[in-house]
Amino acid sequence: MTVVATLSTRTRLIATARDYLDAEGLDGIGLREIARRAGLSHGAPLRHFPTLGALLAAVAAEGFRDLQRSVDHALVLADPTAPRERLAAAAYGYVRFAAANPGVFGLMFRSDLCDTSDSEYATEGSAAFGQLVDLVVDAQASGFHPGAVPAELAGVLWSTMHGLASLHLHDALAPTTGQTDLDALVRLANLLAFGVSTPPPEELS
Amino acid sequence: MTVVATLSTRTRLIATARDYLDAEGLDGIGLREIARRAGLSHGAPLRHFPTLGALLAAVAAEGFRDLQRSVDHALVLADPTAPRERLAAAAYGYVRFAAANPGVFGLMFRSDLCDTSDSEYATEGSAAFGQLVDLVVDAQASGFHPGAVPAELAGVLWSTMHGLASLHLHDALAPTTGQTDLDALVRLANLLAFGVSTPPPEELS
DNA sequence: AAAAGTAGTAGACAGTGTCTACGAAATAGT
DNA sequence: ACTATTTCGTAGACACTGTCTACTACTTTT
Repeated sequence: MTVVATLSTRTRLIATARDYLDAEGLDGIGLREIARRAGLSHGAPLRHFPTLGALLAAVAAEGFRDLQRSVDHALVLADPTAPRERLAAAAYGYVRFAAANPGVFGLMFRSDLCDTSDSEYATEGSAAFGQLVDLVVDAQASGFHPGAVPAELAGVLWSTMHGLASLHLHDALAPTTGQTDLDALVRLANLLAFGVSTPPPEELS
Repeated sequence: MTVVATLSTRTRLIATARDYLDAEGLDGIGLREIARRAGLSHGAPLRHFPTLGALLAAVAAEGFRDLQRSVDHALVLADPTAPRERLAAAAYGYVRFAAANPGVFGLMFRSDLCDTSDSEYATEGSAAFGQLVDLVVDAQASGFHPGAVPAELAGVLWSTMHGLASLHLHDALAPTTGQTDLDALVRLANLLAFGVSTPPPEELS
């Protein structure tokens, strides 16, 4: 076998698909287009994925991992002793990932494109949700709506972040002005939900 | 011309598309399929809409009108003197529309399917947002976050409802249990945002 | 060295959206 | 009333898609 540097075709296909999403969005994505960009014949991807949906599910699973990383990265900047501040920081991490990676983020929730029965896809999606549930449990232990069901509370918070990110990407927020200050909306959402007014972090990535 | 009852082909196409969405969801929707179900040849719809996206934008615009109606309907049951309760009622109206009409609701926010430059689509979408802004302004006048920008506040609340509805339709909420009590989540979201614990209304539709 | 399996190619098939030429039917103009 | 013209639906074509099936090299195993 080759010693180094030859990415397996399978991982190269995933990377190519991801590049396409970052460059063009998810509008014109397809099996033949990915194969073309990877320098392969149109049928080659089906040797590694049973269907287009399976390929995209693998890309989306990677997206869920990156999403968790983005949230983790936002958390290291937050006060570890203030659970509500940590939830607020996670919100920034979530929304910023969506804003920085609109293609993959859009793909991750398109069940008509991703094969949602893919086990890796399901695993990573649940892991991302579990990350949020853990934060919620910590916050509840310190007095934040201690009576609520953790998964329900996490679902509501996830929904707020997800709604902000989705509507922002669809330009559905502020239909009059056209320009949206996403950070300001997250800050307001955090104020509503947690009662804390945490300014947006300033790091890049 | 015929005296009555002959729906113009244009409106019949819209109705046919809507029927399809209600019956099959938006997965296999297409120009030829709609034409087939309307009993027309595959090219006929293009005599009335320049493109598939234009037809779907018309369907989505109708969906936005129905959404506003659903919110209005929820509002008549709410105490007209309690603006926060009214916001909570609007949340139920929004989410219940989405749950009852998953096809059209999904379509309304799919900019790759709808021609978002369609003027009717833009008008109805803004009108639905404006409906929420009005409620927010009333609530602010009675002391609910009076310092916030109304459109931003409305954006955050819209996002929460929208996120709940979207994630619910994608089965992304409660990935462990599989079954979600959507009303309970809306009630919890209202508690977080408005501090009111309004039980879900019980009427059908 | 022969056999078996892997991975890529190329062609076909049914399906899509959109374009074009064509025909029929209703309408408008004189 | 008889053209002329516009309206509306049909049918065929074109380029494209995802998936399936042979076929062909190249590896790996035995």
